Amino acid sequence: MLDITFIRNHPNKVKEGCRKKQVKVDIGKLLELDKKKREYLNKSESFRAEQNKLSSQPVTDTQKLKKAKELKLKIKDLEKKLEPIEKELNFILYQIPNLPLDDVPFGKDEKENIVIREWGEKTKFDFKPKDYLGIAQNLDLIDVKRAAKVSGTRFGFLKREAALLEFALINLVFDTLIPEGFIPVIPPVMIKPEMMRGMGYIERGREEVYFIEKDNLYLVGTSEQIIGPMHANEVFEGKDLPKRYFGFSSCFRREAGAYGKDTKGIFRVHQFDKAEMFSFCHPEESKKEHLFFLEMEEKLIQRLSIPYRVVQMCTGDLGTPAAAKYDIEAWIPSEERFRETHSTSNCTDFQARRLNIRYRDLKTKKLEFAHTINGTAFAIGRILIAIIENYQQRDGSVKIPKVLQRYLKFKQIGPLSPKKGVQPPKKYKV
RNA sequence: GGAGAGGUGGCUGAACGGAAAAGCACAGGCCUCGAAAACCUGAACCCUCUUUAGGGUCUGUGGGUUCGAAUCCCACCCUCUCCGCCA
Repeated sequence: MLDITFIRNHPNKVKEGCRKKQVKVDIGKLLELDKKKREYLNKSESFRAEQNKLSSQPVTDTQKLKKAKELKLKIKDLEKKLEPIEKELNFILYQIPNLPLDDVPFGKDEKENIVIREWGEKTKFDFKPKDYLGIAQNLDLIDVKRAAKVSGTRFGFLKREAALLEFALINLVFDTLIPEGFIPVIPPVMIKPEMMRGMGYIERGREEVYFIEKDNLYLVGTSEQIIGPMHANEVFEGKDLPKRYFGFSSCFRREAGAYGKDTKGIFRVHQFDKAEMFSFCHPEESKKEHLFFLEMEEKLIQRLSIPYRVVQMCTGDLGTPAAAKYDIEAWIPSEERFRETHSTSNCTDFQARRLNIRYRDLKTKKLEFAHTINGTAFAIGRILIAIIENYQQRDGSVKIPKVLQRYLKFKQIGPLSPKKGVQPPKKYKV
């Protein structure tokens, strides 16, 4: 949510921001309502002042009593008129996305995102690399057929070494982020509507989230959505910022707008596990913290030695709560292109304002809204894809990235004998 | 699911139909060579374009009763304790 005073004072900046984000909001209407609201508010407040004065002592005089009763009705009448105005005003206010930071490049959609750097050399093979799904199915690591049987499309079973790899990856996250002051958290995955709304994912993302009607709870699409609200209505001491967490949880997405997109395999599924970084920080530090998050993401993927590129999102591809956003895209050899594995956003005070998350400033001693930053550590499905693709061997086996070997009892998945066909590993057979 | 207790500022906590005590922490002032202590003032949100100044709102949320509600009534949310069920 934006500050109404800011909108009042800088309507053109807000309009410009909405335009850049390709979001249509009637700011003129909002300001009109705001003006009307203040008019009514002033009237009702002066009546109320009168009433307070009158009622500051017991009223026995019949004349005064009559007057007081009149005031009561007048106030009630004005408040009745105020109600729909405020309702509409709030509705519009909640539709306004966070404004992009000044240094975010302008662009309509993902086509205008900017590649800011590439890391590593694209993996070379002396054979034609296969796609991850074929390899994984041969090794019995991913089972989408049975998942379809029991749950429908866009689900998958991770099995055997793939299941073990998930925990190895999480261990790598622990070892990388805990020294940086991140507090590990395993959060609930169900969340109250007002909290979900506070994070800015309802207005323009309602179709994307699962809702459990019977219990009035949403399923989180990422643990960001629940770590933010964890500190709702709280005040941080200035010295405690930045407060860094990383959450590990299952994530649930309806993928309602993605018909026909990435339908194969586990690249885009309704449920996956993810380790997510989250930080509450000082407004002046948020740009720095955002870059720090990007640095952590790069560190994590570099440790896996997977080639990637960093993409800066243009204004049109930011999403509602973000003011700036970077993605990391890993090299996927079989597709000969980069695909998104990580994303980090600076949401400035947009979420904090909605959720009333403040801090006491060390210098001014005033209460101010904190800034929130989020970023992927590892999204399991996608990073598994990147590992399998980049570490595949001619014989259909998959090597384990060196950094993960210390968490596992194997260095390779497979190998397969080309004559005998696929040999699923026996060691972990259930 | 059943029974009981409770939700008040940054924190602790009183008032239980008539201006939201008090303490702690914090800030400014005063004092001082400087500080501490004591004392005074302030402290959330909104409005009056800004200041001065004034007004309004805020006792979990939303309604109701009343001239007046933290206080009484209704609904809902949440927390704690006990019982039941349970991985």
